[in-house]
Amino acid sequence: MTSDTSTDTAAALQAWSLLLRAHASTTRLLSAALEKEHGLTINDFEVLHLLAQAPDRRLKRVEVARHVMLTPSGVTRLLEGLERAGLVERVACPTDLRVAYAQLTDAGTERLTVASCGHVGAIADLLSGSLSPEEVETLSTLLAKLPGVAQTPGCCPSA
Amino acid sequence: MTSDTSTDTAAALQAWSLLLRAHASTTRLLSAALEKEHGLTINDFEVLHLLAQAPDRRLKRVEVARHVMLTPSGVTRLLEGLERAGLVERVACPTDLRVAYAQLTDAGTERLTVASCGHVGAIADLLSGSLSPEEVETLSTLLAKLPGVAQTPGCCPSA
DNA sequence: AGCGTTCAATTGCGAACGCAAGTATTGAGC
DNA sequence: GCTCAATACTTGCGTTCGCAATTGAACGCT
Repeated sequence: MTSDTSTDTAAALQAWSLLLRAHASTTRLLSAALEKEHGLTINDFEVLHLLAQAPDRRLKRVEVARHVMLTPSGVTRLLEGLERAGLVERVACPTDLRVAYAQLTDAGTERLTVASCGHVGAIADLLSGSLSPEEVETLSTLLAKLPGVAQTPGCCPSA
Repeated sequence: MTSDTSTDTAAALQAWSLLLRAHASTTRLLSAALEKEHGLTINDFEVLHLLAQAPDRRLKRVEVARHVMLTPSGVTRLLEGLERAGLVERVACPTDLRVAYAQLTDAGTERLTVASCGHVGAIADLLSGSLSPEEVETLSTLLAKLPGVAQTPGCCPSA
């Protein structure tokens, strides 16, 4: 009978606060290293990583936005930076003039590879250092249940 | 035998990505409402809430920083805003001229009370709508294990 | 064909915040 | 008592990013 409303509310408050703290803490840790060693922000890396796994190493900007949880304007500016750095190219879509693809360049691929070593390791260390593999899985499962977080892997299959 | 290194790394990557997404998603959701209805940012609320529970409804700025995971400069500017709004007062410490307390005013207390209704409800809804009470507990437990996240309840007891 | 709606993307604006440097205060070692 | 290191806090500067408004393209309806 843990279904006491006020207890649940307090627990929710606690969880929320911890989520904020966890994000701030981990973000700062990982961000500092990544930025210093490779000149990339966390979101830069996340986008590069995302593009590398995409079909032709390219994605619509809207899809990038959805995955990294940025607004359209955020994506525009993030990609602006990556384009300036030559890591990503802007490619027009022949069938729909509204869309502009973000296309990972060879330089971008290489840069990602280089940065991955350290960054992925840092992430793995951070989590494995505190949580067991099972706990990591559980954490993923729980976070994915929050509204708007699900990865939507087969959400927009064909058209 | 789930202890395959590369599997673990992939799982860690996934969890990290989900943490980023969860933060972005929930933050935007809650922030929009809180800001529109009460003119407070999430961190504003968090600080008000923290001060309300503190001994004399006041805390050293350093301690505020530790709890909300802001750098000193962040705290200065956040409190600047709350002071301008009359929700918090700056109180000098008689025994150590370096420290300035953040003291919650009556107006601040009231504002917090008013804002709490909606905001705490929104948080509870957000979590309870997606997770069971047990899952919320588990989430808290896991997040708290991450480096630098622990609440340090009895960390600086007396002096 | 013409028209309103929806969608992709960009831009102006402003807010939040970290980092690095600077100031003031305290305390420890001599 | 003086000096040096640590501490609490502030300020200048730059970055990231969301929101609102805007442009331009695509699509459905008549």
